[in-house]
Amino acid sequence: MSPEDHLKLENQICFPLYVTSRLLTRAYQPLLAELGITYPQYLVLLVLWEQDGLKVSAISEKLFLNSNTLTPLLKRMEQLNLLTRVRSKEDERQVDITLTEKGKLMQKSAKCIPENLLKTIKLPAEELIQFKATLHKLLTTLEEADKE
Amino acid sequence: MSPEDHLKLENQICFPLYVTSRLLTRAYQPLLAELGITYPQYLVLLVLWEQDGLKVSAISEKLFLNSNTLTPLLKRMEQLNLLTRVRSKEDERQVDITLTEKGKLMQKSAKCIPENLLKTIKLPAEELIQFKATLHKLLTTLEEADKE
DNA sequence: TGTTTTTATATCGTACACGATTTAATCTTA
DNA sequence: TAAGATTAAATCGTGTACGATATAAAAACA
Repeated sequence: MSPEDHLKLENQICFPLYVTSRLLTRAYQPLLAELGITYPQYLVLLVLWEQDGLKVSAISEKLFLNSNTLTPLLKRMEQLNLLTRVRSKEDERQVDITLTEKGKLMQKSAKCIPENLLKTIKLPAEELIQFKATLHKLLTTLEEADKE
Repeated sequence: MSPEDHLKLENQICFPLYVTSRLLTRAYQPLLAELGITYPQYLVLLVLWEQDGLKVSAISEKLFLNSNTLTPLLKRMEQLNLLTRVRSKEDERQVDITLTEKGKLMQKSAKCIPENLLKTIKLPAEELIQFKATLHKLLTTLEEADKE
């Protein structure tokens, strides 16, 4: 491929990834709208459903989002009564994020979402597994590159 | 997998896609900063380098972005003297987007970007091809789902 | 122990995304 | 051909992303 061809949209790797990610988020939208939350808010809930009572920094590491994004996001979720934000006693710099009853209960309503999305995706299981494997590899490589 | 497992972050398909897309955009950032543009602005340039003089609607279709995102984006690029926005003579509802000399010349400086990114990605060619194929399939499926 | 350095969040400013609505121009059709 | 429907952009409001900076608490250390 010539350098010019590399500059064509369809030959990019980033562009289809960018579009697909947005389209997939859109596919979640109607399901999340029923719960009254956004996609990033859903991600925070996924993290906390797995392990509640995390510090902001722990959520930050899992979602690859810094406090400049997370703080406002968590504040909005606090307004929605999904979680509480409390300064840690041991270290006043840290903030503990804990699910409220409403936040915990929402897991039940969300249980159908992943299966629902799998249907939308319509990929053979084998292909999906391979795809996720490469995606994970790519994520790890980019994570390393990002740290530098 | 149980419904609970489906709700774990690492088992999601959307989450790694969302993170990888963002990390990949970040990887572009230092290269684009030298040109003084953002990633979405780069995408608009990629489109126009392939075919100049498009209507807003044509760019919209290619990037899957509506006018509520595109209009401000194109206005900023107009401020940067990268392109011009002119109402079409035949149909006053439409706007023609045309590259300026500066916008055209930037293609030369951008030529090294895709190769540079390929190095960062560090994926075997075969795996990358397979990955792009699945990504494209996914994109098409989601595009259909989005239209409904 | 007082000062410097580091660390965890928060704040600020800019630029997307995107649902919803508006505006103006063109098309339809009675 | 005039009124209603459709279409292309633009506008508005809200919610992310993220670089840069600020703030306050804890750690390191002279």
